[in-house]
Formats: sequence, C-alpha cells, structure tokens
Amino acid sequence: MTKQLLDRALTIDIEAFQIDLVLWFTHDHRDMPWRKERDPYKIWVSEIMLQQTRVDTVIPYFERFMAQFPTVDALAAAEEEKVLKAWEGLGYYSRARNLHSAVKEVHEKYGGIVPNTPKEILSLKGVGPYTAGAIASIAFGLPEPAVDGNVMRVLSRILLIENDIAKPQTRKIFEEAVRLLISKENPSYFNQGLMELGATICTPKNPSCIVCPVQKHCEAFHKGIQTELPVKKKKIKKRTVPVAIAMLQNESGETIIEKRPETGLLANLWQFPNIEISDRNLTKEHLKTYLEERYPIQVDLNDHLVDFQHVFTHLTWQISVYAGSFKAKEPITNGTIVNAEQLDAYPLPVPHQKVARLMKGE
DNA sequence: GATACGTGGCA
DNA sequence: TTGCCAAGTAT
Repeated sequence: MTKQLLDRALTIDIEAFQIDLVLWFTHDHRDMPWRKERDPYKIWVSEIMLQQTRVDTVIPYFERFMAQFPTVDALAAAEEEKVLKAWEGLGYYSRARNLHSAVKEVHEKYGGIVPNTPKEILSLKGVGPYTAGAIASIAFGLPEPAVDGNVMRVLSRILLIENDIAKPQTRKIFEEAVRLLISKENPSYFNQGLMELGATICTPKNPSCIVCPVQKHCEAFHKGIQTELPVKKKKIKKRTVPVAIAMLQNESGETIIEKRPETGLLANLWQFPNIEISDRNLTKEHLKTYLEERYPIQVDLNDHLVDFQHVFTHLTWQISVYAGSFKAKEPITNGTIVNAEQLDAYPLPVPHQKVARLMKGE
C-alpha cells in the first residue's frame, strides 16, 4: 500500500503543492482565539475541544475556559467539578476529565511545561495520534502528521485514495501520505492549511473546487469525481432507550439531584433521579417505587408533564418528565438536595438542563 | 477492529 | 423528520 501511495504522491509536484497550500493558509485563514499566539497549553486545550466539534461551537467555550484556567498550573489546581462545569454542554465529557488529568501530570512531572517530543505528547491522557500531531506541528513546528476527518477527505481527493475512512487502519495510510507531502519549512501551516481547506472549501458536499488553491494538484477534480470521495461506510442504526425523569420538589422548593457513575455515558455529571422505562403504562408506579427504595423519602407523583427526545451518537433517550413532591424522612446520602440557585453550580447534561429550566418555569 | 462517547447545525 | 456531519480517543 505504501509503495502504491508513494507512486501516487509522486504524481503531484510536492514542492508546488506545499507552497500553494501554505501561502493560501497564510493569507486566507479564519481568525480564531487560539491562533493569536503559540502557547502550547492553549493549542492543546483548543485541539481537545475541537475533537468532533465545530469551530463556532468551541470558540465561546475556549474563551471562558482560558479566562478561568489560563495556565497549566491553574487548571491543575482546579477541582474536577469546576472543570466539568466549564465543559457543560460541549459534550464528550471524558475529554474534560482526561485533559484535567493530563494537565495535572504535566504540572507534576514536567513542572508545568508541555513536553515537546511527539512520544511524550502522545502519552498524555486524551491525546491520540491526531491531537499529538497537531500539538507537535502547531505548537512546536515539528513535521508530524495531524490526520483528522478533513485531512482524510482532502487527501483522498487529491491523491485519489479510495480506502474506507471509517476504518481506523485507514488513518495510517494518510499519515504516510502526509509524511511524504508535509512542508519541512512550515509544518504548522501545512497541517492547518489541510484542515482549513477541508473545513471551508474541500467540504463533504458541494466542494468549492472553483476557488480551491490546490485545484491543479487534485486528481479527483481532474477526473470530475471529487464528490465520490472519500469512501465512507455508513453507520449502523442507533437504539432508543425510554427514560422517565423525576422532577421532585419539597415544601421549600428544593429538589433532589444525584451524581452519575464515574465511568460510561455522561460520567461524573449530575442528573435528576430517573429510570429506564420497561412498561409505559406502569411508569408512574415504577418511578415512585424506585424513588422510595433509593432514597428515604415519601413521594407523591403527578401524571407525566412533558415528553422529549435527546439524540446521542449511539443511542436516543425518549424522555418522559414526571413532576411531583417529596418529603425527606431522613438525610439523603446518595444524592443531594438543592434549591434552584444551587442547582446552577452542578454540571448537567443537556437533557437534564432542560428539566432544570422546566422546574424554574422557564 | 468495533463500539462507546455529546451536541447542535443543516439538507 | 431523519440522517449525516464536525480539528478523535479509549477500551
């Protein structure tokens, strides 16, 4: 495969390609907060936030995060709860926990200085092959590949690579391609140029080949098959999980929330008590029984208030919200009782944020 | 290698 | 409405 790839890469004028790409990025790149300086910590945080997440979504989170945790040492000293709260709504929360853990390692093991070798960078928790390459090239100017979905799309078209980009193995092929093509003079702009091109011009649908700075190097364009690439196998259908959420209040207007398990979906975030529904007709009774078994409380449940869906990558929650009242017979240990104002301090996943707003009457 | 892991935007 | 997409990683 590598030999084949080498032949294909050599069919284009590598030096001209580098110049066209880097020059284009130099003049046409979008302005982003993390592009204002070369602080490896900021590059690192931005790259973690940008994993599977759009630039426009990330920008406000990045600004707030940097205001709150401006340095490695500041983030290392923070409580996990605060970090998760800053990440609330961004998704893929293990990114926040892994970043926090890795930053603490950098604080302790490297004196707060982000390591500058590809091997050490890759060893950091939450940093995989793409992110390691991005940090190495953008923060330290090293000629390392940083292959994300954009890069695979762009290069699949330019080099006419037809491997399925949904397969993990395929990424390695593109890394080999980048090692052949990357500008040794400016690896940072070369890698960012590839990604920027994919994000703005060489898009999945309706690529703007007319204004593409590397059009003359593109095999797919010459053959008129750019929309056929990249090859990507379709995903399987996701399952639906019915969930009943209890929105409880006592006479003081306080409610019960609990912390989710430290692993799995939405790990370490907080939520309103809930159960998976087995039989829709018996939901109200099941929920009441569950609540009174789990907590030392007496529950009075109303008929269900509203239904809504929340779609995850791999499953869908079909949610029914049940309002009701409770009286605590003893102190609660496996959850906590909070008022509306205190609730704001807890990191909640989006569907539970919706319940919180419901309870406040918003 | 396949699957788990969030969320919001868009055709 | 439904499905796909967006600067992936861990297990």
